[in-house]
Amino acid sequence: MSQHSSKRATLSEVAALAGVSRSAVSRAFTEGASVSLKTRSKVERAAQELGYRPNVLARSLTTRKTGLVGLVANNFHNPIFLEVFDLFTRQLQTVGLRPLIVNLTEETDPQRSVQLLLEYQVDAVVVASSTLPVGFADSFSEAGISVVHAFGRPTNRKDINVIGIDNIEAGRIAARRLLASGYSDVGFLGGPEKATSTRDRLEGFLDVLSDYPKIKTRVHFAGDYTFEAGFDEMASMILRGLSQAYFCADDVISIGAMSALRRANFRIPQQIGIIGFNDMEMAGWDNIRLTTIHQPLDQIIEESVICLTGMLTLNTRKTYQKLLPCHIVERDTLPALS
Amino acid sequence: MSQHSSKRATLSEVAALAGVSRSAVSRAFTEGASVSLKTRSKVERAAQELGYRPNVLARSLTTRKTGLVGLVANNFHNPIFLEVFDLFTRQLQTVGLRPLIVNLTEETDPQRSVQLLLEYQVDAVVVASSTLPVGFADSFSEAGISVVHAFGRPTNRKDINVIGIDNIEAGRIAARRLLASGYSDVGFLGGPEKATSTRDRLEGFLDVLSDYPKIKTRVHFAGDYTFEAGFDEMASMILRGLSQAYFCADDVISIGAMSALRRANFRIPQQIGIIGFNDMEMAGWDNIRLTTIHQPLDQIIEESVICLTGMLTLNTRKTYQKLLPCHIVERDTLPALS
DNA sequence: AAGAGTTTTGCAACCGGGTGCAAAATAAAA
DNA sequence: TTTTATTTTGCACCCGGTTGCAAAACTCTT
Repeated sequence: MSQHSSKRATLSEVAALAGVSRSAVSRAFTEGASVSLKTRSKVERAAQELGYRPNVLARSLTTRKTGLVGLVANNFHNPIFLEVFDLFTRQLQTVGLRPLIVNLTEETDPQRSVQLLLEYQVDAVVVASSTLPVGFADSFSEAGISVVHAFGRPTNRKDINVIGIDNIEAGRIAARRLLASGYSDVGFLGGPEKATSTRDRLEGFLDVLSDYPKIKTRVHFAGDYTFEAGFDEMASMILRGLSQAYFCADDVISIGAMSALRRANFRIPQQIGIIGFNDMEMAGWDNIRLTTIHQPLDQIIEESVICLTGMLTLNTRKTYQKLLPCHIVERDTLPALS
Repeated sequence: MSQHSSKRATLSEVAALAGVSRSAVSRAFTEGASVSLKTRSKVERAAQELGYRPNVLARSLTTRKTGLVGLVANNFHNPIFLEVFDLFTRQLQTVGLRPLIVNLTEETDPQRSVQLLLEYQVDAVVVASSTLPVGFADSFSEAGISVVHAFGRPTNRKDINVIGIDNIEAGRIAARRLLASGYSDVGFLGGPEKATSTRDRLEGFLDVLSDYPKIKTRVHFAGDYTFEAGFDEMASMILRGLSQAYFCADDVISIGAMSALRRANFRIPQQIGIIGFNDMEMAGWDNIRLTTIHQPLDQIIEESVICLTGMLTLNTRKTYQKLLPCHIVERDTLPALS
C-alpha cells in the first residue's frame, strides 16, 4: 500500500524503513548493481510503502547523464512540424530520453538557447530545422554538447552529425518531372531565400534545367514557409505573368499558391501545374491531392535518434552524415504521365 | 576571452581562479544575494574565462525548483496543436520555465508518465487535452504535483486548476447560429464520443434544439479529431441521408466532412451548411474559409501560464477554474446572415 | 582612534544519490 | 571443519551547487 504525502520520500528514508544502508537502496535501484535478493525485496517493499521514486536529477550529478535532450526548432507554423514533433517525442521516449523543447523565435537570442541547454546539462541536442543560419548547430558542439542536425545540410565539420535529405537531388527530381510533362516554361517558388533547403532545391532544379536552354525558367521566393507567403507571392506572380508549372519548395507554400491560382480562376493542373515538397499529411487530403516530393520523415527521425543513442552509449565520436533520397508522390496537381 | 573545454567548469574551479570561496561564487550567481561589487566582478571575470554556467540541476537539489514543467498532450495529429505548442513553449520560455514534453500514445502507460515527471522533479504539469479520460489530471495532483488542465472541463476537485472554454455554451452558440439561418433539419458531427469536449458541445447543442421540437436533429460521431475520421463519417452519412447543415465539433473534422461532401458534388453552403470548431489557422486559408467557432487559444494558454507561475511563486493553493467564452467567425461555409 | 552598526565573507553542513574500497557475510572447495 | 573464493554490505567521500551562522571587513559616528 503506497502512501503519498506532499513531500517526496528520499533514499535515506527508504533505507531507514528497510533497515539497510543508503548504498543498498541506491544499488537496488541501479541496473546491474550487486544486491542480494533479500535486500532488494526489503528495499522494494519499503520504497513501495513510501511511494519512493529516485530523483533523476540528483542521480545525474554523479552519473553525468540526465536523459534530457534539447530539441531546438524554429518553425511552429508549418504543419509538417507537428509530425516531426510527434515522431521525435515518441522515438526519444522509447529510448528513455526526454525532449526539452526550445522554440527559437525572432525575439529569443540563439546564443542564449545554447547556454540554457548547457545549464540543464542535456545529454545531446537535436536541431530540427532547415532554415537556421549555417553554423547554428556548431555552437552547441563548440560548447561541448553532442549535436545532430536533422533536416540539415552536410558540413565539413567533423563534429556535427547531419541526417537530412538530398535537397539538391530533390530539386533535380522536380525539374525532371516537369520536363517529363513537356512544359517549356517552368518556375521555382522557394521559401526564404537564405534557407539552405530552398537554396539547395533551387540549385538542383537549375542544374537540370541548365541543360535545356530552350526552356524558360523563372525563380521566385516566398518570404516564409507559410500559406500566406505562398499565396501572396503567387498573387503577385499572376499579375506579372505565369509559367506553365511550378516547383514549390514546400507543401504549405504550394497550397497557398494554388489557392491564389484558383481564386484567379486558373485550373490545376489543366492550366497550371504544381509540384510541392514534403508530402505532409495534409497533402494527401482529398480536397488537396497535391503532387509532391516525399521526404522520408520517419527515417530521418529514426536515424537521428539512432545516431543520438549511439553517441550517448558507445560514446563514439564517429561523425554521422547521411542524406536520404526523396521520391515523387503522384497525385492530382500535375497531369498524369502516360 | 572565454575558453571552452569539453569538460564543464564548476563552481569550485571558478572560486579557485577568482581567489574567493565557493559561497562567494554561488552568491554572485544568485539574484539578490549579498556580494560586494569587487567580489562579483572578480567572479564574473573568472567565470567568463572558464565559460562557466551554473548547473541548474544541482541547484535544484537545494532550491527545490527545477524550472521544468511537464507538458502532457495526446493529440499530435490535429494542426491546432502546433499552435498550442507554439504558444505554450513561448509563454513558458518567457517566464523562465522549460517544457518537458510527454507524448501520450496508446502504447504508453499514463501512470508511467506520472512517475516519469515525478522523477524529473517538474515544478508543475500542464495537461493540454480535451480528450483525456476524466481523472487523468488528478493523478498528478495526487502525486503532489501542481497541475493545470488546459482545455479541460471543470471538476469539483479543488486541487485541479482548469482553464478551458465553455463547451456547453459553444454548443448552444452553434445551434443558435444554425437556427438563425432557418434550417429545419440539422446535424451534429462530434469527435470521439467519450471526449468531454465533444460531449459538452453536444449537450449545449441539444439543449437549444430541445426547445424546437419541430426541427429534426441528428447526432453522429467521428472516431477521432482527424481529417479521415470526418471524411469517412460524412461519406457514410451521405449514403444514409443528410441534414441541411452540420455543426462539426472540430475544424479538421469539418474539413474532412466538407471534402466528402464536395466529392459527392454537394455545394457548400448552398446545399449543405457547415460550422466548425476551433478556428485554427488553416480555417482562414483562402481555399477553406470555414465558418467556425473561435476558441481563444492565446488567452487559454496565457492564463494557464499565469496560473502556473502564480502557484509556483506565491505558492498559493487557490484553485483556478476558468471557462473562457467563444465566438463565431463568419466565413463562407454557412449562408451569410442578412 | 575607538566604538557601534552594516555588509561581506568563509566555514561547514546539507540537498539526493552514486561508487571505490575494505570489511563482513556467504558459498564453495579442501 | 577449516580454508579459500565469491558475493554483499556499509563507510566515507564525491557530484555541483545553496545557505545559516558567526567571524571578518567595512562604514559611519562621536
